[in-house]
Amino acid sequence: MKVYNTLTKKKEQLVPIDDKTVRMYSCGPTVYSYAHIGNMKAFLFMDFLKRSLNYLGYKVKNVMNITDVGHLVSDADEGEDKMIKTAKSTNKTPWEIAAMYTDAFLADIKKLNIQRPNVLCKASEHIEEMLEMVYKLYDEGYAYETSDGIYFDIAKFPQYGRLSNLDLEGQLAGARVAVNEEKRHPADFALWKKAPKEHIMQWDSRWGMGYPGWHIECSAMSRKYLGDQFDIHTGGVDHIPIHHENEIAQSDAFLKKQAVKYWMHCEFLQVDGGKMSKSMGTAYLLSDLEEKGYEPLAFRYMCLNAHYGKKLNFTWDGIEAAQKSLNRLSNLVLEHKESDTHIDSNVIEEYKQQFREALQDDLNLPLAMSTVWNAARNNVKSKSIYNLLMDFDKVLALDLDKKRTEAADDIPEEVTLLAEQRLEARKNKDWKKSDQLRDRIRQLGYSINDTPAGQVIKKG
RNA sequence: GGCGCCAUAACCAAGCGGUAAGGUAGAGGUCUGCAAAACCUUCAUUCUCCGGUUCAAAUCCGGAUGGCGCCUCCA
Repeated sequence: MKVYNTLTKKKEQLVPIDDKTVRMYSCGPTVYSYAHIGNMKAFLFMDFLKRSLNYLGYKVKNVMNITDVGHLVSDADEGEDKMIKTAKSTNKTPWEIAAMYTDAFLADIKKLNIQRPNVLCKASEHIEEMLEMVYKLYDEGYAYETSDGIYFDIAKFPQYGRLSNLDLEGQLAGARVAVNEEKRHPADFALWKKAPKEHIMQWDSRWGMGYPGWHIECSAMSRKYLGDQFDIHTGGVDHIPIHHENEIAQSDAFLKKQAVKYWMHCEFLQVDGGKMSKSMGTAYLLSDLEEKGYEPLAFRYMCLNAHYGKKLNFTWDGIEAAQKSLNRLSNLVLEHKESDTHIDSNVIEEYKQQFREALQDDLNLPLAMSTVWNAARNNVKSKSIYNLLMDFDKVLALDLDKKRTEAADDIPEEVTLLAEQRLEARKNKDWKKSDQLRDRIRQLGYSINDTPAGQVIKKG
């Protein structure tokens, strides 16, 4: 498989360090509010990558962090923080808030058929591992102390800026004035912060009570679970310039060698051609889609239709199209399931080959999807194609053999009653009455379709 | 100001030197009392514009125009 490596700006052949298992780390959610569908796109990317690697025959071990410390400052000296607001208004502790949003996150990824990473680790439970790195970096002169914390000295790490192609000099010229006058360079970043009394989450350290800087958790936990050196690190493009740059600096300085071989980043989800924003109300949640009658898997389908490295434009028309496509695809899959016309095995092999090649080329899922459709639309309806498509579904994870035109199961009695009356009217060929009843049912938010098997009532 | 990405049919979106994948919408058809759903067929001589390289360019180079993102602990 070839993957685009942000570090080298090239597509490279993926060669696992340990030739048996690909070890991969993905930046996870910060659990102080609900994750929106933009966040989900990144987690879907991780899942597509893992499943594709498995499909292509690689073994994979993956780790994801849950960031449950760092944002959890108790006083609002930096303006409005959603976390604090929530904590105050609900009278809960940061720990409780974190637990609540972690649960919500896990429920969401489950709905999206995102496989739970092999290791899901919380920052708050790995303070010791983080301190181990901070101490060593400090002792070896990579970090210095200021009145409010321990900072990494980027001057000691000449490769700083390689990932994001940062020109530190140029950057400096236009940079805003450093807030922290004690920092030697504006880009120096905190490894450890000394905690003010009112900071709720704090731990003991050499420098007294404090809490970890916002980058060290990934370095410490990836090292703990994947070893000093591992293969792939994924995340959103927004993390390239600061978070991942800093991670590289602290990890590589700590190890005296390169920790991560391939850096893979997924582009943002936009809404109506622009930035997704909470203030504009476009930071939709999975539950928003569900409320409008879309399956979470329709969103998964949508993401499958664009390359991970490119921005995807979310629109309501787009999700509608995705849901329809998914419904039709499932229908076709079931058609193949129920038929057993013979088909030349070469045809099957050809599809399989195309699918594999698409995955191998830097996870070109949109291209893979064209093969999926070509196979599904094949005029010959065959069990072999059904098996093939279900094989593809190991990667797609769209539950393709799910019947999506089934009647909804929570039909209100009122609607059921009207439907029965309509059935009666149709028997009597009283079309006028039957159409009126259909209209009323539609007004109640349900659609009714006549099929050879009888009438089917669906929500929406 | 610094860094970067992208411009392909009504919309979403592959292709990245060899003559435009796929999905949605639209159109036509089968089915139906009529619809809907489902299924089938069809749908870009052309890839923002202008130059250049080449036997050959959406694909490479130069320029123009337009859109977007990051530089704020947002994936």
